[in-house]
Amino acid sequence: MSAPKLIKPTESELEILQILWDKGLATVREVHEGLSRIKDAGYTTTLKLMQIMHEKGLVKRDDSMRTHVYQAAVSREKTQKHLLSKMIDNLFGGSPTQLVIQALGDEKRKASPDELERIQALLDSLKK
Amino acid sequence: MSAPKLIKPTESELEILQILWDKGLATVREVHEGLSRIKDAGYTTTLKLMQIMHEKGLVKRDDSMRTHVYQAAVSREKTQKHLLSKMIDNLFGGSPTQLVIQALGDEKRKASPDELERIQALLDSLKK
DNA sequence: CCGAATATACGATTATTTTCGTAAGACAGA
DNA sequence: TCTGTCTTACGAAAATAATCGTATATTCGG
Repeated sequence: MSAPKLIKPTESELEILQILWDKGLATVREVHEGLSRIKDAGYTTTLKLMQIMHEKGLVKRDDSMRTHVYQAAVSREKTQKHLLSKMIDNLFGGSPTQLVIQALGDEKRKASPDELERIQALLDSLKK
Repeated sequence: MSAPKLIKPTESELEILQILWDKGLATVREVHEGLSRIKDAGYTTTLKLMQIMHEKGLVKRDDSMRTHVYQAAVSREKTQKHLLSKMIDNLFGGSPTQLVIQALGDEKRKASPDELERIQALLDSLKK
């Protein structure tokens, strides 16, 4: 089993990955249109980014047809864990607890009772 | 009251901020020595970074003496909240709960029973 | 007073990321 | 078939980040 190479996607790459995670499969044009809703860049810019991501192994593609079809090659969850881990190191002195406390204390986005229950359940399982 | 400009510190800048947050006041040399424990770069590199951070307003300094004394100009908590918020948007679809769940589920850094209690306490207060 | 050590300033280089212009091939409709 | 549109490929510029070499000033021990 080969070492899972942990690449840190750049900001722009993350934006693209988000769209791919949502859609599953997507063409450059579809991704570009998704991006258009949050930023303003040319089509070839998106294309180039996706080509680079392909070189890096962040995305896979089916190029058997003229219009290539892309999909994420890294999982959303693994990427979340990876970047979270980096943030914990960089910003929370290595303590995930501190991060959790900050996130839970966010006044602007209160968690719903339902979500709190999910967290409680997880907490319970950790406590035993 | 002027709007607090939210600058996003770079990776290297965050490493320096962490040290400043810990020490409160520190000289370039002290920061550099702190950095040496985690990375390998020249003294003038650290100096330059801190000068740039000063220009950006990320740090304040007392340059009344030959050896300048720096301190963070942005608070740890505000910076944490700011970057956390970005990450929640960028990577967790706007749901802090998802982030919390991922962070708590981190196998590699288990929270101590004591920490779990702190989280539980916070959770209790949120639930009511 | 002299020299070594240490400080900041500053420019330049390197690396990385983001952006876009242009070319060339494929395709579809008139 | 011709023509306009859409596609990928490619190169390179522009923007940002990180690194370091060198110059110059200050301080201190002797």
